[in-house]
Amino acid sequence: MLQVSRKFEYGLHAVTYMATKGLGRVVTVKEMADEMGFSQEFLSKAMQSLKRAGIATSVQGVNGGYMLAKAIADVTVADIAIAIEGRPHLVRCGVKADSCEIFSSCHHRGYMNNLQHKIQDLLAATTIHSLLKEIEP
Amino acid sequence: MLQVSRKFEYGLHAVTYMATKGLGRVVTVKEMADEMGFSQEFLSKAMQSLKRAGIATSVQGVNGGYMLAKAIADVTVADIAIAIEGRPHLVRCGVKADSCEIFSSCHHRGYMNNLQHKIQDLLAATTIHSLLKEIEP
DNA sequence: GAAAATAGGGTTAAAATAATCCTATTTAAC
DNA sequence: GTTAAATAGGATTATTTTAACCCTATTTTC
Repeated sequence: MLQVSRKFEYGLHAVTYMATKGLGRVVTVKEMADEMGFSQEFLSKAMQSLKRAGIATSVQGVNGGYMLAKAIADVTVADIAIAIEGRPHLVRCGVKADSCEIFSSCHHRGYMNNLQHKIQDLLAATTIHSLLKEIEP
Repeated sequence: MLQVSRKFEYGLHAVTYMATKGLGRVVTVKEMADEMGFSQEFLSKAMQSLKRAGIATSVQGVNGGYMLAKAIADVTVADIAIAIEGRPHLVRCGVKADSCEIFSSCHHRGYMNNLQHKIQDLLAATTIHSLLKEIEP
């Protein structure tokens, strides 16, 4: 219950990896996968998601790779989560209401939605910049 | 990502159901499963977890069933989550450290643990009493 | 043109979750 | 005392989700 997906972990690690390499530096999926022991292909999917979300840019071809598209003070953990997993839904009825027999009389949908927003706020409160600062002051 | 399990949903619904029936009233799994459209056997597992955690008590035999063991002001959503899912681990390395190749050099374990505690605090901040008050003031 | 990289669709494998099956035990009612 | 209704819980199966892998296309440098 309430565990982050591996794809999100890959994406977050990739972003902090790129951040430590500097904004200009182009890094390849292979380099990151080797360095961190991740599946190259699966990390590649995560990178594609980060690109679509505008968090990373890519260069194709030989010497190509990915780099950060923004300053790390402008990217939050929530941005990465949404890029990779889409908007979170703490409860099933947030995805498909018809999956629930008691939807109309449900007692805690409101509370759950509220909770979800609070969790989202927690994620949005941390930028990659502050995350890295926390680590090596 | 970050979705609550059905077993937890069952458990939380069961507790609010029992709460609305009053502290003394014994309710059967069958009654609750029928009422809410849940799998009787699976709800039964959730109830057993709630019992082990001291949130509910049970009476066996004919006319038996479950009832709340505590005042609803003394039971939080976190209590129910822990009863049913055990202590949460937002990241895999919180469960088994050897599942991660970069454990020793990991950049965000600290942050993740911290986040997990904050989420836990959010759950602990809502008692069943306050949850019900929120619903029908 | 070859090689190294991203892009992405599609399939398979593995893991986690949910449901079901089955048997035992308890207890009230008859 | 036998039966029926309930919890208790182990074991198995089914379903769903997640992760990994396969394969082909495209881009770009050398």
